[in-house]
Order: sequence, then C-alpha cells, then structure tokens
Amino acid sequence: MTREFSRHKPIYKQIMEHICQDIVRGVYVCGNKLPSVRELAIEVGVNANTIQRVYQELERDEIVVSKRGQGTFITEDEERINVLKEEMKKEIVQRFITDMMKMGFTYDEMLTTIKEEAKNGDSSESSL
Amino acid sequence: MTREFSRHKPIYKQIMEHICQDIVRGVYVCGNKLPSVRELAIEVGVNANTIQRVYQELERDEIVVSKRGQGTFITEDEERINVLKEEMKKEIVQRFITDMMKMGFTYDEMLTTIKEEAKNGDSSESSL
DNA sequence: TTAATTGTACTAGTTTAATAGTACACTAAT
DNA sequence: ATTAGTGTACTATTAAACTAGTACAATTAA
Repeated sequence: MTREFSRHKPIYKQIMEHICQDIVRGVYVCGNKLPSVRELAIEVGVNANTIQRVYQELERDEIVVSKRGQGTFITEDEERINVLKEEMKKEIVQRFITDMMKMGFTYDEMLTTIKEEAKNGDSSESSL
Repeated sequence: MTREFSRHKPIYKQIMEHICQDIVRGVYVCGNKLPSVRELAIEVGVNANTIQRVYQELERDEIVVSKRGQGTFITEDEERINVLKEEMKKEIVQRFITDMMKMGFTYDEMLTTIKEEAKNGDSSESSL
C-alpha cells in the first residue's frame, strides 16, 4: 500500500527490476501471466500509465509478451531468461567492483568484506 | 570536457560521489582547497549553481567547509573522513549483497563471481 | 450481441533537476 | 579605497519523470 520507492530512480525502472528479479528467482515461470496493468497499478500504488510503461519496456526487451484483451505474459523463450539473469548479474558485479576500486579497495579487500557480511548478517537470507 | 554523466542520477550527486571518492582515495587531504565553484563548473562542463549545490550538500555532511572570499576546503577532521569511507563502503557492499540476494544468489556464488573477475579483468587496477 | 477485462493511446498537469543570468557579501592583495 | 576572486542568493526557464483522467481496441464469456 505505502510505496517504498527510492526517489533516486524512476519508479517504472524499480518495478521493472523487481519483476525481473522475480523472474530470475523463479517466482514467475515462462508463460506465466502477470497481473493486469490496472491490478498491478493498484497493488503497488502507482498510476496505471507507469505500469503500462513497465510492460512496454519489458516487451521491448523481449522479457514479456502483451496480448490485447488477454494480458501480459512472461516470454516462452527460456534461453532469454537465462541471458537476462547473466546480464543482471554482470551489471551488479561490475558496478560493485568499479565502485570499490574508485574508493581504492583491492579485490582481496572486497572478498574479505563480503565474507565478514556473510558471517554476521546472514539472517536476511533465512528471513526471506 | 565532454560530460560523461549518467542520465539516471542527478549530476550534482555524481559530482559529490566523485569528490568523495577522491577524498577517500587520498587525492585530497584534510585541509586541502577545492577548486572554486566557477572553476569546477567550467572544468566539468556544468552550471555554477550545480557545483554550488555540490559544495552546499558536502558542507551539510561536514565533509567540506566553505569560507566566503576564500574558497571551499576539505574538513580538518580526519576522523570524519574515516567515517565517510566506512559509510561509502558499507553502502556499496550492502547494495551488492541485497541485489544479488534478490536474484537468488548465495554468498558463495557472490565470492566466486568476484574471484572470477579478479582473474580476468585485473587490468583496470594496473591501469590506474 | 452484450458486458467485462484487457492492453493501448492521448492530452494535460505537477514535481524535480538542471540551466541561465544577475546580483550581493566577504576576503585578500594592491 | 579599489580590485579580483571567492561563496551565496534569487528569479526565470527548460526537460524529464510521474500523475491523472479519458477514450479506444481487442479478447473472452455470458
């Protein structure tokens, strides 16, 4: 109900990312129907046009297919989903590494930091 | 000269980040004078008001101190810089971990991926 | 055919980041 | 006192993201 969106990024992109994450994690499977534009708009508390843009962009990326009168569906192309997962992973990893390097950290320090986090805050994994 | 700014983030924040990275890497030392508002504006190719906002926000964060008629300087408080470095590091690491977890990756997979990148693309480190 | 649900298109308005230009205030050097 | 360089303040304008509302098009089921 309350919208937990970062103001620092377009809402439609945040929603796109969220959907892609669900696809990649297997919450949505190939061929699954997504909520309708109006349904999802109400659910996440944004305008229907914003959701339309989300689906439009996802269709341009060949992640979903929209059919008038029927709905919007995850692509049947399983390989496309695998590629998506690799793309998303690469983007996240690259940004992490370049950001850390810009601060002067080495690969070893990056690894050590993540290992530290794994020891302490691994509660976030079991809570999901 | 040509402005290499991401359209996805306010320019003033990108400049803020760049300055903070330089501070944390030791390019700027405590007490150092930063370029004047007008100088930096020309250098990076943006409006002077944008730089003013950069320095204003950095002063609000107690990273720099502005003195009328003299210039803008890195804080003398060395501890503040240490805290800044920890804050920046934590934000980057946390975002990386949560993003990867949202995609369903484990800590082990995160570490493996970074090790892979360290083997291949370690040219970026020597080139700096 | 009719009604309901879906995606799609269009116009108008608000908010924020950034630009552009001007003016003022303070400091240091001459 | 004057000048140059600095930070600061203000107004107006532009562009993009998002909102709001309405209307149209295609599919499905009754």
